[in-house]
Amino acid sequence: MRPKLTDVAEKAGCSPTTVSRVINNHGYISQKTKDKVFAAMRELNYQPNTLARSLQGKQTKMIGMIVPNITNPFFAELVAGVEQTLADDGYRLLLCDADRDSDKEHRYLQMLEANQVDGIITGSHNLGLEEYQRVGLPIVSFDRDLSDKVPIVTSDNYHGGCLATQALIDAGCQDIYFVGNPSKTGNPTTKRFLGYMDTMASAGLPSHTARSAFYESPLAKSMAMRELLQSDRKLDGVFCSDDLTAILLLKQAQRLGIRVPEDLKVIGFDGTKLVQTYLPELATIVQPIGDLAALLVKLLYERIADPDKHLDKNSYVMPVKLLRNQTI
Amino acid sequence: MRPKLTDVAEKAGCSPTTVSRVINNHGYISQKTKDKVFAAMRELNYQPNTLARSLQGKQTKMIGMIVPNITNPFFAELVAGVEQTLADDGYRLLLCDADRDSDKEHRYLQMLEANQVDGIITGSHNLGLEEYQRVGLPIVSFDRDLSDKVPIVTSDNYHGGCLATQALIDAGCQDIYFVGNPSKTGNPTTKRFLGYMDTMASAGLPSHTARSAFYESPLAKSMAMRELLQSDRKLDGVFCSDDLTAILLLKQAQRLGIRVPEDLKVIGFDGTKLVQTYLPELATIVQPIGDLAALLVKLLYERIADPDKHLDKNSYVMPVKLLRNQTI
DNA sequence: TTGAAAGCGCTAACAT
DNA sequence: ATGTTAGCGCTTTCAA
Repeated sequence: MRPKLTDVAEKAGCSPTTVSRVINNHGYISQKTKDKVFAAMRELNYQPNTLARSLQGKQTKMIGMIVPNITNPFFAELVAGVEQTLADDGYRLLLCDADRDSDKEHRYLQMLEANQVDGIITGSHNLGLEEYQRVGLPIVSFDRDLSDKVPIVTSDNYHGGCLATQALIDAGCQDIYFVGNPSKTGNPTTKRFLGYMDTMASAGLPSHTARSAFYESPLAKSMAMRELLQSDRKLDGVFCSDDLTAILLLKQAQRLGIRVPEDLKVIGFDGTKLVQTYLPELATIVQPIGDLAALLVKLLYERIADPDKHLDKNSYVMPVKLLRNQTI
Repeated sequence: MRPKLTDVAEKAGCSPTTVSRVINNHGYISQKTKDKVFAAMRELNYQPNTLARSLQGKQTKMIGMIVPNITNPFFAELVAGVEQTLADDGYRLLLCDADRDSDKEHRYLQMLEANQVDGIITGSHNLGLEEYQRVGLPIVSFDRDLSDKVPIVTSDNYHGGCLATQALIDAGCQDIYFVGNPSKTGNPTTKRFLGYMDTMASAGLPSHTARSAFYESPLAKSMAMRELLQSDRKLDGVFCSDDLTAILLLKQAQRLGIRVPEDLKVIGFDGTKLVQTYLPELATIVQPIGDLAALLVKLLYERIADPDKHLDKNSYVMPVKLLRNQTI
């Protein structure tokens, strides 16, 4: 049987209260008893039971994080960043892979509530605002506006879209396509798309979108891109809404014998360490994933410390960086 | 304030016990009271407090998973698989990214214990057996022998090594290198290496290893591989201990104008969905990640159900598959 | 500086 | 079929 507080008290020859005080470093205790208690704790290999502790209304030191898909390198790196920050502060991470499934996301939210997590970071957005409001927990959102009560952290997607497009224009492209799915309102891609549109307009260039079926499987995406490249439409530059899509495009171009960057210039978006390392030639817009993670956590801590504090600022937009590379 | 059991009881006009019984569907209760209780629960939007529940010695329905690095697509996919299986059974996943840091892994183990998780899946192996034994929790291990008390799940790394090597031989290679770090005993790479060695010996071919600095950064790896390719050593085939390493090798080969597969054939190991999708030309040995995840969870459930049950089998080796592709 | 007692929200005997 | 009571392991008044 695991030793408990009373066992330590008995061994140290004092009351449970005293042991509790020592553990929490709370109130006045003589150095002598402190030592005795620590000795007893060590001897019994005592570990406080977090459950019992949290039951008193204390924090559980657990944070729930909901992501659409941990298998996507971007979210893997975001989770890694969050996890690392949390671990440093003694928090644990409950990972929820919502898998683009709103039912699952809904169940997760319930679970997290039942589990009494101290707060939630959500990067998945299948659910409406109401669901999140109903949960009376501190929440911080990544990339999506939930309400003015919920801080939102995001990269500067609009500016990223501008940067990417301008980079293609500067490289001499005339017929530039946007590849992605800008239609679903409220998602970050839309902002990237707007940046593209505005930049094209400023340059006096016509904009083109290849949006078909981009929420579909990579295979479907590949097919769509192949068609795009094979069609008789003129195009010499493509801004992909994310790096993975860009990789598929590069692959299709290669198969069709289209030279990059001579015949076609390509730029992506996200700039994960993984892609930067294993596909270093891809030009992209780099999101500051580590900073995003750190900020998400920091804001959540603030919400936890004071859930009702007025937010002087509800939206945090982090700067992105253009990474010039060979595909451009 | 969140409603509690007694609130529901009051509203339903019955005792807390009855409510508890309804929730847990335990013992005999009339349909009438059941209905009343459910109505009250709904009305108050009642959510049982898992903490209080678990304090009675019930399960926490939380599983801890320790991985070396979630940023590695292999582990991302393994975690995704585990998470999915667990979620289906109402379990939550506490993710621990040990980051090749044995101190951190040690702290994690303590945390998981303090958090009273029902069990642990560990895929990270910085820690010795003792640490894991000390924790009195059901444990299942991925890829590493901890003790005969701990079930271990792994892919057939040895056979994978044989398959990969044989594939290179069949493709006509004579001078085949193994690239990876086989020295650290007990890690899966060693088995892959052994498969390579044995297969080479059987074919009467001499074996070569490029093992320098493979626990280092991708950049260091790249440098090492560049040197290997530039040296005057003859080589026409390389078996990389994992896909990511293979990608680096391919990149260096490309830069040096070495044609793959004409001048050099390459095969990797792991076969994540990510790499299969975004680098479909890479030949590799595919680990059945989904099956591995499912088995890990299944075995853990068994351990949880009966921690002391004799293990008629302690080691589970899952079959791997050769994926023939253009790099070979 | 320390201890006794009550209670966090729930469940599990033991009654009835 | 339902209620009473005690207690999970800890913290927190309140008292000494």
